[in-house]
Amino acid sequence: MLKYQQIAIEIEKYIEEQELQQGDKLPVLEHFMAHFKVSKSTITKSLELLERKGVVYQVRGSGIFVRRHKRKGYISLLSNQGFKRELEDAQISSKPLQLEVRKPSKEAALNLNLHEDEDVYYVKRIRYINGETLCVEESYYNKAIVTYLNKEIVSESIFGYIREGLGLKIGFSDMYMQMDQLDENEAVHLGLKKGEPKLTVETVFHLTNGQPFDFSRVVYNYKQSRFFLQTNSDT
Amino acid sequence: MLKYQQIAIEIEKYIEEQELQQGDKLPVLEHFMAHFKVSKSTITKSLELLERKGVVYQVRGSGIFVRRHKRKGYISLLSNQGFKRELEDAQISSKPLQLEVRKPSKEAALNLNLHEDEDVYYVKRIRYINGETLCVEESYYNKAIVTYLNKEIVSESIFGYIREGLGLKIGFSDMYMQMDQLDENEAVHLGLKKGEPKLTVETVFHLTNGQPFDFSRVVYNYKQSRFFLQTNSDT
DNA sequence: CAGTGGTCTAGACCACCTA
DNA sequence: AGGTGGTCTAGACCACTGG
Repeated sequence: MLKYQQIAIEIEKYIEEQELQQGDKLPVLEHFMAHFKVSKSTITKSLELLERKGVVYQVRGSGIFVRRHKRKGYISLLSNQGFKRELEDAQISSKPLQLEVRKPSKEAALNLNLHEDEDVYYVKRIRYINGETLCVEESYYNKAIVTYLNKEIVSESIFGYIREGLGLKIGFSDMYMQMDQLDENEAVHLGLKKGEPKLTVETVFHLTNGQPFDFSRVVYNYKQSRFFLQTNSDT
Repeated sequence: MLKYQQIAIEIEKYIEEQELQQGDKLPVLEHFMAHFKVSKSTITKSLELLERKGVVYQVRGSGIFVRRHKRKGYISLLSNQGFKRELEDAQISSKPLQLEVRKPSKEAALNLNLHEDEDVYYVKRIRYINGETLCVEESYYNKAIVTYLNKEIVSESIFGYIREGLGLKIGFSDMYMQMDQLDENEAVHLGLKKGEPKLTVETVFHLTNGQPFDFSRVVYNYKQSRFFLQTNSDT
């Protein structure tokens, strides 16, 4: 574990334990330098991390302050590491509908930089949040990278398995969102009616080395879908 | 203009001029250090900026590579600076429906940290993209901060005016999204039918010093709403 | 004008990738 | 093994905030 990561974790823990609120002032840089016995840049880096994560904001000439968003029960759109990490409070579970090795669709091949004769794992599952249908997910995994999947893995956290089981490092992802009306088939899966709203999110996930390994299309149940997103001006 | 910002701009310009594609390799750090005559950390900072912006990705032991997303015509969800900056290709215009000073609703007061007897500007407008209705927007601006607005400003870019006209610095924002079905009134504004899908996005915008100055609720036309979002694993 | 965060440097050393 | 990005340091100097 790197110093600046460790320090970021400890500062965040401190904020939680002290139950600090939006706008509360944290100790000054000098204090953290002395307390953790590191140089200024290291502390700066830790705080940058927390700033991007939406935990603090820094005001030059004034201080470092706690940032909090007020609403609970929203799913964070950042975090390209699957849901499991985000929603400690909520129960997320999955019911696999299909799991097979096949050739990719044209679209999947394009998004994964594959030829149409290479293998992918195709996974279709329904995901539940607190017992309600959250979404229907179809994913294509490049089999050359994600070499093995089974029903058990697919019922749990696929991304967890990819990280821990396969030792792969997940890097960045591109998400595309649009809305439309549910068709018959989707409506049945989600327990809704044809014509009701849906949100479709397509995502291409890449490893840290830039290789795309997963293309997924997720159709969300509009009744359970509340998302939040914290942004920075990011000079 | 800071060095690392300037350098980031130049590197990005270089990528565009050379029409580099996803996966193309950029020169090594050493090269940039020599070329711009700055220290390693400065270049690193520039590249971090570009990485967060989704322009490049860096692979330790390997190099710096161009990152591109493949689809056009999507609205970026990051950028809390209004649309104007994002969509160079698209024509965005606004038709004001209401503009007045009033007392905030309970909800607006809560989100802006105001008492219910303090003044806000209330703005309601329809926004168009390439001649089609994009969304209906209702905003509450803290009048103590955004001291003046008129019909002309509200027809153009409010955020542009806040930055340049008022000299305020926009910091971070919290967005909350959810879906539902259009009611009668919204449907009329958007030229759609009651019961069709809608996406509602509520956002609280803050200055760099942490003060909230704008609370807005935007209802999007599902036919024009395509969003994208690039994320990083963000160590 | 004192306090506080931000930028920038030069250099040492480390971790990872490719071959 | 050689190349490449990442971390960390110590210190100088700058820019903004607020009494």
